[in-house]
Amino acid sequence: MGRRSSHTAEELRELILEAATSLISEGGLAGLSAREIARRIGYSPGTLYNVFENLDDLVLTIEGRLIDGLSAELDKVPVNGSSDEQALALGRAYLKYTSENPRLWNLIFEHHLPSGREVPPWYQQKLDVVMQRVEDVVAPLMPDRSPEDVKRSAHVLWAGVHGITSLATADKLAVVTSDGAGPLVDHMITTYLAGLEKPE
Amino acid sequence: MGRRSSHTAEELRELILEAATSLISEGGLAGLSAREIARRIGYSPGTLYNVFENLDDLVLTIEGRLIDGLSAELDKVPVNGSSDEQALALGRAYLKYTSENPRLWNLIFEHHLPSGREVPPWYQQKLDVVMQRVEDVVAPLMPDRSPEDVKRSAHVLWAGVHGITSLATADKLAVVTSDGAGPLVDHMITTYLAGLEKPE
DNA sequence: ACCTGAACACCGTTCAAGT
DNA sequence: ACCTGAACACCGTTCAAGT
Repeated sequence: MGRRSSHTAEELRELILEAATSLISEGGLAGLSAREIARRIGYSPGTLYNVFENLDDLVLTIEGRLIDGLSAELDKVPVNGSSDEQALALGRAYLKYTSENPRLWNLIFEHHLPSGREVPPWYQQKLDVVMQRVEDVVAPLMPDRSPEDVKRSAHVLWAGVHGITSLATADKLAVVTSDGAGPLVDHMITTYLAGLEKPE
Repeated sequence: MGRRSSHTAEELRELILEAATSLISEGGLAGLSAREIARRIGYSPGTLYNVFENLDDLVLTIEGRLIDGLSAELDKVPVNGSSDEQALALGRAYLKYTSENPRLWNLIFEHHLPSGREVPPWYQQKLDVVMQRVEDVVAPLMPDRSPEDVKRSAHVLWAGVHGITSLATADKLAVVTSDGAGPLVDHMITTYLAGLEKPE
């Protein structure tokens, strides 16, 4: 395929990201290899290093796109229903998005930066956008609570949904089957919110 | 160090597992290498393959021990308090155990069996033991609910605690700081259980 | 300017040969 | 019986040399 300068810099970048994404979809992070990417796009291994600093940099770019994709899905959730309904819809959207390609989504938990290296600011920003969306939906459910309490509830709901999807796709802690995750997510959100509203 | 037959088969096995565990503690799954294990214990790489089928087999053995360790910690939780207190204590014990060596615990989520290979029965059994412990604590809290409902609640609580600890140690979805996980776990368990008890 | 491909320092795993 | 170490088929990354 690819020959010298037969692609623009941006095309080449996309080609690399597409090939890498396919490899991860097929075999997880362990299935990713710079040499195999190069083989698939018809360039030499060295070329990847003109475009990305290294594999970590490439993977982080893919992870950023995954977060963007989730953001986009969460933004599609209608804002007209009750807040409880919106919270449920958010949880379901998370489950749907991450279940479509579990190996890809799992990348975010399989891949670790070399110790010392921090997540770059552009990545943290994407994360903040998603969390803000959750907080915005949760906030109206707890009008007389502090912003710290709202943040805490958003985090707990987020962690709960993540926990269920994570256990549904884990090999080694698979206490939940993947087709059972949907009802669990609904139940967890509903019950937690009921507990929040309950007077003590 | 090690020279031909200077260790019994069992000693050699422990030596290998110890070295592997150290490597994972230091650098996660990515820090593990058969050759480096061999170097550290003073044997040749080939020796590992007399003791373990391959690295997956070795890693699975370590994962089994991690589950055993968690089981032991959960068994230490006193059975005299109220069920709510026991559920809280279980969640805290999980958090404490997994936070002591997050890289090691993370192994369970980083490591994936080659597609097609299933978790061996002895491993599944260990998992069942842990889950049973959680169900036993949750059951008295919902006396008029079906066994399916109890199982569901045990799974949701388990997933919730896992989700919080997971997000607290993830690089890429770290919405929770690790010192904040404790209060979140308490809050999640308390609020979920309150929601369960709430009449609709 | 862009890309190659050899080079370097690594892997996991196997297996004939040694003791 | 147990262990070695060479061999094979791989890695990520760099960088002089080519067009």
